[in-house]
Amino acid sequence: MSLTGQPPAAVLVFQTLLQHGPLSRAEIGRRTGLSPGAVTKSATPLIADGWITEVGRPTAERANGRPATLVAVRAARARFVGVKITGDELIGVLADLTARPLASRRAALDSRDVGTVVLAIARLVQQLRDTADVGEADAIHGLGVTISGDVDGQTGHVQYSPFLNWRRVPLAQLVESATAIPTVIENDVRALTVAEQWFGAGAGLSSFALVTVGAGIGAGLSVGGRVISGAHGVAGEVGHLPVGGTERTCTCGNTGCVEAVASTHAITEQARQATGDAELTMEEAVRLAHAGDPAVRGVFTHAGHTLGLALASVANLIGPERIIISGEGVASYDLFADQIRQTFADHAFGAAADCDLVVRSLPFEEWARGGAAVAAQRVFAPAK
Amino acid sequence: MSLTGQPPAAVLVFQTLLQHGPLSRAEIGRRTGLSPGAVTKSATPLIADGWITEVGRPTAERANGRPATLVAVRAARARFVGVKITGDELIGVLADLTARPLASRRAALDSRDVGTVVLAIARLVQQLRDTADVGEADAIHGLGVTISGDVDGQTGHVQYSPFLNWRRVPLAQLVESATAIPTVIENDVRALTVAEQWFGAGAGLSSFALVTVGAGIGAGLSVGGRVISGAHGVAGEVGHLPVGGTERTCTCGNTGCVEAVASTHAITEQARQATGDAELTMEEAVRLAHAGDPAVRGVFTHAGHTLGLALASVANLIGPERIIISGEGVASYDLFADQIRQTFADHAFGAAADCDLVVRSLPFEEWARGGAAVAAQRVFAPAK
DNA sequence: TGCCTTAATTTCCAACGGAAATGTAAAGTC
DNA sequence: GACTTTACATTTCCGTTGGAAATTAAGGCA
Repeated sequence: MSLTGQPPAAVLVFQTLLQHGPLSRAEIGRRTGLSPGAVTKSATPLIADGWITEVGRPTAERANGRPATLVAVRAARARFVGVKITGDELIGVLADLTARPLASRRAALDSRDVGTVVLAIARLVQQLRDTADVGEADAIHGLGVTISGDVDGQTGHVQYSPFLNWRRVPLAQLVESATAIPTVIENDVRALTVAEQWFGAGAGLSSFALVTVGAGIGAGLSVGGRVISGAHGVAGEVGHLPVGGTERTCTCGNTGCVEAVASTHAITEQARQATGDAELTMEEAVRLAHAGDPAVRGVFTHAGHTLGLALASVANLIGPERIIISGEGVASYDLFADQIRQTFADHAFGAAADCDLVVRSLPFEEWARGGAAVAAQRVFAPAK
Repeated sequence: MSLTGQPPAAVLVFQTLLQHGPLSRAEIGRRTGLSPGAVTKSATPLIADGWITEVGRPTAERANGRPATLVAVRAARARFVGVKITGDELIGVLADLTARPLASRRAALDSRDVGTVVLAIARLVQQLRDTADVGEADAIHGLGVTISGDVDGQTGHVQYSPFLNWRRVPLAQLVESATAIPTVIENDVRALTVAEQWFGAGAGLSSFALVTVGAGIGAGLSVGGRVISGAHGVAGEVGHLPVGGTERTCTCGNTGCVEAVASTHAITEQARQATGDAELTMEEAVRLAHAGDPAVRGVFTHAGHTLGLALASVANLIGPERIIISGEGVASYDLFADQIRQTFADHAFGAAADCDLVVRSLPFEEWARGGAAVAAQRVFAPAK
């Protein structure tokens, strides 16, 4: 029912196809270092089990020799559900083996009680399951639930969730009981990072950071093909890097946190102070800034500067190949893009400045997709 | 001549013994997950080749059963030379397989010309070789040269060394020609981190950071048993984290760098400003601070605060199990220890504050030892 | 049609490591 | 003191894995 039990070479072949799309067997051998014979031997049972399939010939005609046959992952072979829990709603997606969304659905949460949330998850999963109940892949192979906070994926416990005020909740087990689907849980940012690592802007990179800017500011760090978890479950806390000066106080009690300057909430609040309008919304602030209001523009510039410092910190410490910037805040990205890049270029040390900065708008459905990716990982990346 | 060619299980057995001292075969099996039979089979040729040896019985008497036989790495099996290049001298050590120093020696550098330095290295190596030329291990198995700056260990090139003003120097090849010893080069901080990872305060940890405070401020990061190199060769640049406010300008041109506040040079300069004594030395500043001079104490406190912010940044991003603080600055560590810990505790987010802070005075000989460790790695950690 | 080239498969085989039986060396027991 | 128990260590046997190399396949080209 999964790749577990397949020899390492077969897993390698499958992962290579996942990350690098259709390839010929010969090309797989070159990329993985496996001998041609080993590739054929690994691929045969994978094809027999429907995990991969032949998909024709390469388009680019080459001069001579026997033409290659491309093989690719058969995405329909397995389906997964990913669910992201926020403070007031659930976002769920039904996705295939490559975490491509097939359907998505939201559900409001009227209570943050554990039992209620678990039931709501079970209902949402059932609805998604009904949405597309055709074809061979009848069953859902796995469910990945993601949530912000301190999550221990090994034991399946949510150690602490600030938004829901949960502590030591054995969520994986509870959801698995309620849905009868093998369930994994993971921190939401790490799950999103896993999705990008396998199927997104991080595929094939030796290291990258995924920074999310929104109500909170966080990051997932992928180094050498693994997403860093932190020895104590905490890592990638970009939002609490102390680079922001002493003017504003963060929810964590400190001054200087990036989050205290550049989160959507912080920007709104500063725009209110700048304009004197205590009712100003984020949207209005964006409009004012676009219209050229110098005070509001200054707020965005300052936020951009602080984010630039945070990204430079990441680059100086980790030296990632790429930093992906995403989040709700990206909607108004044009307002601080220049400042981010300028400050980043100034403060990234030496060759760390060669780090590639890309922007990707990742809506909440993408976050739920992260859950599906984590669940799918159980199939193709056994026992790490 | 090395462990290359040995099966993976043998390498694993050897590495386990390197990191965790004498163990019984049964215990090795438990720790590595190998079957008892595999451990015996791996250990036999290692013993025959003199890499490991039986060292008697465990002291703690257990109730019953056949007593275990401990095996341990035979450190004398191979010898390495490590050399650290600074702006004005070479520090060299002769070390055994566990990077334990057998002899050490320094040599002044009167020129920073590449050819001159290479010759000086060759002379230093020859002197160390003569120092202890007895016993079976006649030859030096490897040489590790370390230097601060951008070093590409793969190609053996020093891409850029600020202190020596070198660019794209194929140092490994030059030194290897001059000494006829297999040579590897590595960034000095990363080499020190490798030494700590295998033989020091980082042995067996899932992740740790080694922060060095001195003329410069840097760090090596070890995650999952690998020292992070950065996609562009830059990583661990703690010294240029922008957490230090806007008062002082760094050599890199920016304000806010940790190095601009907390390097020995920066502390001396600030102490001079504080006292009005333009000739004040670091030693005098330390003395004044110990005597209670409030202005000078303030300088140390501020430096400690800035270092604390830097360590908190490392903890928030990586979440290491431990942070090792070292460097010349550690001599006066008592002056800012409290402030470092206080600021770290304040700004480390959530469980990141559980990170263990330890102080280790690592003199320059230890840095040279790092070179030996990197060279030794070639023997016991093949082809990563 | 034969030849060349590259892809893919097949065959053969060495080695790696697990399972389990066997051997070994102590303590405990009556 | 013989016997049992216990845990360490070794040996034997065997399934699996993946590489080497020979073989087959499928096209272009002269």
